[in-house]
Amino acid sequence: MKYQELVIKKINAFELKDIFDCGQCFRWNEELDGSYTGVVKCGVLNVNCDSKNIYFKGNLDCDIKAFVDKYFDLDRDYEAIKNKLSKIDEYMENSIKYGKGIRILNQDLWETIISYIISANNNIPRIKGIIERLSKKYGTKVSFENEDYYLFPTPEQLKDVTTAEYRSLGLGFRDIRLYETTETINNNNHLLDNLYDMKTLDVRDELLKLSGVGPKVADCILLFSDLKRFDIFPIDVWVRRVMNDLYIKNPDEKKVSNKVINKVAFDKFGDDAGLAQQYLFYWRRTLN
DNA sequence: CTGCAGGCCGGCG
DNA sequence: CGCCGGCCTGCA
Repeated sequence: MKYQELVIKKINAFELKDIFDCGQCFRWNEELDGSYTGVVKCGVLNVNCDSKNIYFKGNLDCDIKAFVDKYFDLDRDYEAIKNKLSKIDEYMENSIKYGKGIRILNQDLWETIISYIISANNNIPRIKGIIERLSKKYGTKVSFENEDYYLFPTPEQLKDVTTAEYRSLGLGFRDIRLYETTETINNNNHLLDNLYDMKTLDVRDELLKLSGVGPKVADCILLFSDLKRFDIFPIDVWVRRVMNDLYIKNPDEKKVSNKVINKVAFDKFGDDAGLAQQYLFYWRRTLN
């Protein structure tokens, strides 16, 4: 681990609150100075912004520049996508205005799989708590600015953990899912590596074979991990709600199938459906 | 005390 | 296939 810093010029689609509070990640927290600190695969990172620059500093065992480029999806032209989506209708235009600083993070695949298995039928504060306890108990300690942080445990570090131990950390009925998926991944060394070069729908099929991974969790993994499948449109209760309210308008929301929602999303948003989902979700959820 | 939160799983028709 | 009940846990 090595202390590193990086400053880059401010870009338009980059607001800390939008990025870290739009619901895609669980390990970033706001500091008193308005910056955010997060634990990532290769260490601890802190990010701050002003009108001119974005400031990164961290204790990392990887190159900060290369990591930031990838993690924050800096190669993608969000302005172009926002302009395109804004023209679809005034709903998209408004939701984009609201979440103008959102970027889709490229998070570690293994961590994203386990985190979203934990997210099933759960709420965000509890999800974050479980992940913290899991990391503190089994992950590697990293110090940064006189504080201790814990990396997300590797598959190897979870190899011998029992369902009872998971239960004691508050996993509830997800204990067996975590146990089984960890076992599956530990028994197939290249299972995750092989996903990167596969076609999206084939990756989805593979993810669905994992214990605790259903359609919604699979889609979140595809979009929010470094698999970076940008056209995937995860449907949770909020997305269902906003899509029905705006476009489908079925008086009985429960009767709308995910298939219908997906088709509407694909027809309207095409390859940018994933980002469109984030704008709509963030907008609908925070404004309730 | 019930309801519910970013679903999944298994059994059934 | 699609539908439905049950499910750990913590907080309102």
